[in-house]
Amino acid sequence: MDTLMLPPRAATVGLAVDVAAFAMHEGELQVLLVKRGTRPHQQVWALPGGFVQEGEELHEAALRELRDETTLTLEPRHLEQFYTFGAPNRDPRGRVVSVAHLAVLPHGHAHLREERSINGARWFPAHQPPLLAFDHAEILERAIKRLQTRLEYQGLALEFLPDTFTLPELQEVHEAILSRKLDKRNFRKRLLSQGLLAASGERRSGVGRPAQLYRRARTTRRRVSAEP
Amino acid sequence: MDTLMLPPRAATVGLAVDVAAFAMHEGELQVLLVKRGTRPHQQVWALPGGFVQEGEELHEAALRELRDETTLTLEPRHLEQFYTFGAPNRDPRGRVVSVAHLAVLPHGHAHLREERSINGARWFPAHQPPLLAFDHAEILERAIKRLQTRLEYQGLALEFLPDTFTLPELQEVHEAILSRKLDKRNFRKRLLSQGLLAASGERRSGVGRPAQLYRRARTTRRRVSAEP
DNA sequence: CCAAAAGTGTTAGGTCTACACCCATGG
DNA sequence: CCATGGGTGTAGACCTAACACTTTTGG
Repeated sequence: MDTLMLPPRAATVGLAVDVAAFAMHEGELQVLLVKRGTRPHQQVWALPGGFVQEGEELHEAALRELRDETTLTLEPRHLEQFYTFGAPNRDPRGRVVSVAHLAVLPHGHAHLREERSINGARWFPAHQPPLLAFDHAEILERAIKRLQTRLEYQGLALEFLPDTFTLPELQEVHEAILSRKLDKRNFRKRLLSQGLLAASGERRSGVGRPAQLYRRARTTRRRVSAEP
Repeated sequence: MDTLMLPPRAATVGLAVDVAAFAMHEGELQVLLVKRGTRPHQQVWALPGGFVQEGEELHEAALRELRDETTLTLEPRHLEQFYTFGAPNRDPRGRVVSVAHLAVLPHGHAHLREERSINGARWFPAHQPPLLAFDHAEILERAIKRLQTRLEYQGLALEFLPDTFTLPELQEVHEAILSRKLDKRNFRKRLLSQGLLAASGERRSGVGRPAQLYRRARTTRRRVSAEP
């Protein structure tokens, strides 16, 4: 495969993927970051990512980087490419083009094998990230925008929650992603009328009145996704 | 810039852009294709595209390929990246990743310096393309889907038309892109209430009753775009 | 005066928003 | 019994879809 002959003026580029991986924690949208161990931007926080390997699909590379760099114990529930960043000087080492991906991890953040793992992977509030390496602040910003527009379609919000969950929990996910409060009654009406949820009969014990538990409905997808 | 040191297993890739450039012609959505002059897929129709050059932005590369391969005389009115195709075997020459772009060209197709120009650029019905090289059929399909979802936002449909146009013409653009008929009265109500159009007083002569001419309203963008 | 295309309103149904009180449980 | 959080309905505004006839021009 290194027989690829490029035309004379074509750029020699590195092909990378970066992953903005989101999860909910304590009512807040969080994003997974790693502390860079090598130059450039050594010791600066960055989105997990790296170079695509030979024969590897882009989404496979995204999955691999997510697993390797973060010692995640769970597979992402959703993974999609959302934009490609290719400004000539975005990486001081040379031309590196990054296909940015958006991932959703379910159920809080008990996913790192150890808190503040050895490779320095940690969750941060997605809306107030620390200083980020390269153009990762811009990538994160666009990932959040995409997440917001994707919320409506399909049941993407469900991917943030465990198999069973309560409506207040689901509403919390929406609110954290959109950064605004929603009306409880309208939210319930809308969600229940979509037919994506099935009551699972049981109730969860807590501080106040127990909430009805729901799970994904079997096959009844009422709304159709807009784009792959 | 060729000092870029890649890690051991990183793939050597060619970075390309491909452009699905659309225009209206005789009430039909058309796409610009070029006949490939070199192997692989020699003599097969393909989207205009090619390798990104050193120091070149992705969208600049898309513009350059569009101009060079098609001898276009007009600048596109809209150009956006919409998806990156990177399957390992999509190009038999080796690993080539293509950042696909969507372009809109205004006003019919009097744009090629000559019909069936020397480099074999020609317009085809976008919904019934000929056999296409590489994975360009898939790229085109997704470009059309994106075009459809983008129609609502902003005044993308306006970009297909000259400076002044009639409402029936604008409706024809919408219908051609969506592949379905729209209700005339509802269409007018909706478009006029958006405040994107300004009547330009004049009238165009034709077969039946002359139509009111419109142009883009100055600053009054009511709806906001979803994504850059 | 005829053919061709432009233009014009109303109604019904559905969707969205705002808004305040009662209920079930644990301590 | 009280604190905590879960659960419920309605009215007005707005948007959407369906639907048929009249107007203006050129030939």
